[in-house]
Amino acid sequence: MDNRYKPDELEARIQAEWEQTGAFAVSEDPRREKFYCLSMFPYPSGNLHMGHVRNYTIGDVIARYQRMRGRNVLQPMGWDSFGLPAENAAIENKVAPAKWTKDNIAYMRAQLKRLGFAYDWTRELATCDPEYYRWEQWLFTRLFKKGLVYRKTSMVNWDPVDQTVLANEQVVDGKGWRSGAPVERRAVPQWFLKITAYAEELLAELENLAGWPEAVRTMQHNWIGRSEGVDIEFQVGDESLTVFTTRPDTLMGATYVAVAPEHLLAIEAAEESAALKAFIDECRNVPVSEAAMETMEKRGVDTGIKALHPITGEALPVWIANFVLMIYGSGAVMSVPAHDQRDFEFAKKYQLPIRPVVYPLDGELTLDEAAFTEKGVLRHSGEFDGLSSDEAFVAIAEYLEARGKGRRLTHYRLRDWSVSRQRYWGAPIPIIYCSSCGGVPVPDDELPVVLPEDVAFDETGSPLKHLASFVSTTCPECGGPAERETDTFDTFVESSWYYARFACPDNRDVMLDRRAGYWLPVDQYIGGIEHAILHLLYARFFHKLMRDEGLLKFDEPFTNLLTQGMVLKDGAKMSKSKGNTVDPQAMIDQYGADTVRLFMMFAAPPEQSLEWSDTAIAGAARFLRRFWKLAVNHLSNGKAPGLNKSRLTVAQRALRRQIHETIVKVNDDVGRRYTFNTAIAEVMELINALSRAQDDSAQGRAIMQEGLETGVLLLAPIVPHISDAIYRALGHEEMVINVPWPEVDKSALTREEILLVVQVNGKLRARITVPTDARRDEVEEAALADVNVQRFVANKEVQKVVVVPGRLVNIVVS
RNA sequence: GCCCGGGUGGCGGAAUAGGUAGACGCAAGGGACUUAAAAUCCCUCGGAGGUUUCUCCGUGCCGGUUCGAAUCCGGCCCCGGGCACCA
Repeated sequence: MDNRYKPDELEARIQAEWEQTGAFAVSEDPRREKFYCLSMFPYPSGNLHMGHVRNYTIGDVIARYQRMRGRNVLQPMGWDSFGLPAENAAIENKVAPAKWTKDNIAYMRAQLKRLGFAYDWTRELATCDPEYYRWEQWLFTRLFKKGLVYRKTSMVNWDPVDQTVLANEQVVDGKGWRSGAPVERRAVPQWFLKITAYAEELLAELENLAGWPEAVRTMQHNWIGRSEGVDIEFQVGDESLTVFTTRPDTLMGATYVAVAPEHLLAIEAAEESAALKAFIDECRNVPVSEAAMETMEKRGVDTGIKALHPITGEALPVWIANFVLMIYGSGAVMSVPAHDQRDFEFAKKYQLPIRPVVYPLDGELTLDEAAFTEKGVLRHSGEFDGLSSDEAFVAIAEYLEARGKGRRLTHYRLRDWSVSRQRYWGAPIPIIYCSSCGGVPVPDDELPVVLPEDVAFDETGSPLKHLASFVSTTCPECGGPAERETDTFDTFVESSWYYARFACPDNRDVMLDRRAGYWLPVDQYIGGIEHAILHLLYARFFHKLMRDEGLLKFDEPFTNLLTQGMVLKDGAKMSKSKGNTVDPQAMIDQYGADTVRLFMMFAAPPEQSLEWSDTAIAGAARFLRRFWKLAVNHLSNGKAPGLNKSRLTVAQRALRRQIHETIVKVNDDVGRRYTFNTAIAEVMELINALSRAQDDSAQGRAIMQEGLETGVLLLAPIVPHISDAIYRALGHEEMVINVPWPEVDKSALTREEILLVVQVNGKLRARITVPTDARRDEVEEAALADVNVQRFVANKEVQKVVVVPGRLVNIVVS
C-alpha cells in the first residue's frame, strides 16, 4: 500500500479492472432478485454539469449498495439526444446537429466513465439512432389504428420576422428571442395522443405509488385535475352555446357569458364589428403559455349578442374575454360574479350586475370586497330556494337534463398531448399525406422513417420542409404521389419509454422482448424535481400504451422515485448566463472522482438543493487522506491478530459497539432513508474514534482491523475506488464490489447504562446515567436526587412526572 | 395568477415517531511541529451574562395546542420548482 493517497493513479487502475472484467454488464438470472436502478438520462449538451454529477452519483450509490446486498443490479445509461440546442448550435456554429450531438456524447461518455459509475455500457442507447426511434414510430402507427391518435389545430407561438414557431422558453417578455418581434398566436395542425383516455387510470393509480414522494403525487393529481360538473346549453339565436361549470348551484346567479377570443361565436361577431376584431387581434399577442395567460390583465368586450338563460330565459350579454381558454372545456363560461372571484373582479371592472344566490349557513353575506365562493344555501333561485349547494347541484343538473339543456359529466384539466413539433432535430412522425386517402400511417416494412442528416439550415423553419427527397413519396394505400409529414416528435416521446428499451436495446425485430419482463419495472428512478409532472406523467402514460399493446404486463413503470434537488452556487441555480457555473471536470482533475462523489453526497440530502462550495470539497479530500493514513499506519504494524470478543476491556467494548452502531445507522440511512449525508457523517465519527484509539494491544489492533474493514465497506458505494484499494490492502483478494454488505453483531450493541435527560417544566436541568434496565420509580428517584434538579424543584409541589423510556424525565412543578 | 416544496450558527447541514437544538463538515481565531511555508495535529467556536458545576434568550414573522414544538394547527413574509414547444 502506497504511503500517499494518489487518486488519479488508483482510480485509473481500478476503472480499467472494472472494464476488463465487464464488472457491471448484467444478464437476466431468474434465480436472483433483480434491481433496476435508473437515473434520468442526460441531454448531450456538451459537458456534464454539477446537476448530472449529483444525479448520477446518487443513482450509483444506490445501485452499488443493492449489489452488495446481493441483488442482480441493472444500471444503464443513454442519451436523450434529440432537441432544440442541437438546432441552435447548427444555426450559430454551422455544425450539423448529428455531428454536434455525436461529439458531445463521446465527450460526456468519457466524463461519466472517469467518475466511475457502475453502468452496463453494453446497453447504451441514443434516442437519435433510427434503431431506437423506429419503435416509437411503430407504436405511433399502432395507436393511429386504435384511434388514440388524432390531428387538430392548436395554438403555437409564431415569430412573424423569423417565420418560425417558438418554444415557450424562446419567448422573452412576449417577444421572439432572436428577432425581438412580438410573438403571435397561430393555429397550426398538430398530432395529438389521447392521454385523456387514460386520465382516470393515471389519477387512480397515483394512490398506489407508495414509493413516490407525496409532493409529486399531489402535483400530478392537481395537474390531471378531475372535476365533476355540468355542461349547460345557453340559447344564442338558433345556435346553442355550451358552457361547463362545476357550480351549477350558482346558475341562477349568472349575469353574463364569456367566450374565448378564438371561439367561433367571437369570430363570427367580429365580422360585423371592427372593435371586436381589434380586440381579438390584440389577444393574439399573448404567448400561449399558461403563466402568461394567467398573469395578463383580465380584459373583455361586449359582443352585443345575447344568450338565453336556460332556466329563466333571461337574455344575458355575451362577452369576449381574454382569460377564457379555448383549450379548456368548450371555450365558453357562464359568469357568476357573486360566487366566483375572477368573475367578481371582471364584473366590478365593467359594471356588470352581481346577483347573489348562495348564502352562508350562518352569518351575513358580504360582497363588498370579494365573491362568496364557498358552498351554502340557495336564495333568489325560484324553485331551488332553500336547497344546500350540494342538493342544488343535483336538482339543477336533473332539471337541465330533463329538458335537454344540460348533462352531468366528469371533466379533466389534463389536455391531450400534442406531439408535433415544427422542428428538424427530432424523430419524423410516420405519416404520409395523400390527396385522396388523407393522412396514412407509414407501413411497418417502411419503418423507420429516417431523419436525413445532410441538411442545410439556410432557410427559415425546419429544413425538412425544403427537402424534396424526404417530402416526396408515394401513398402506401393507393400508390399515388404523396407527401411525408415534416413535423417531428416532441422529445418527451423518446424519454417516455427509454427505461423499457434498456432491457433489450439490441433487439432489431421488436420494440420490447421478454427480457423487459425480467428487468421491469424500474425499482428506483432518480431525477430532478423539475420533471415531477410532464416527463413522469408522459412516461406513465406511455407505459400503459405499451402495456395495452401487449408489450408489458404491469401498470406502472417506476416503483420508487427519488427527486433530487438542484445544485446551487451562491444561492442561485448554476447557469451560463449568471456566470456561476463550476466545471465538474476541473474538480475531478484536481481531487479525483471519489472526492467529488463524497462531497456531492455529504453536502446535503438528495431531495434538498445543494450549495456548491469550493472550500468544503477540500474537506472531503482531507477526510479521504485521513482514512488512507489510518489504514497505512495500521498496516505498518503487520497483520492484525484475530478478535476474541470475551477478552475486551471496557474501552475496547465501547469502540466495538461504535463500529456496530455505525452499521445500524448506515443501514437505515443508505438502505431506507437515502440520507447519504448523515451516513457519511456517522462513518466520519467512526474513523475519528478509531484514529483517537491509540491501542496497540492485540485486541486493540483486531478492533482496528474490524473498524477499518467496516468503514471501507460502508463507504464503498460512495467512494468505490479508494474503498477497493484499502480493502485489498487490508488483506483481501476480491474486488470490493463483490463483497457483501457488513453484518451487525448484535452482541456488540449491548449497554449496561444509558444517558437520560432531566427536565423541570420542559427545561433541561440535568443529565443522569442509569442502568439500562432501571425501573420507572428508580429513574424518577435518580432524577429528583440530582443537585441542579433540586434547585428548581425545592419548595414546589411536584404535579406530574413524565418518563419517556430511554430518553428523558420531565418533572412538572407548580 | 395557479399547483408543489423550502426557510435552523459566519456557511453547508443534523435533530428519523412531539422529547438534550446545532451531530458531521467548512470557514474563522488560538496553539503545537517547522529556519520558514505548506501539510498535519490539538483547543475554542449561536447570542448575552456568570466565568469549572450555571442562568436567560434563540430554529423567517405573529398567534395557538401540549408536561414538552425546529417538528403539529391557523394567519403572514421571503426564496425555489412546475405551468403543457427547455430538457
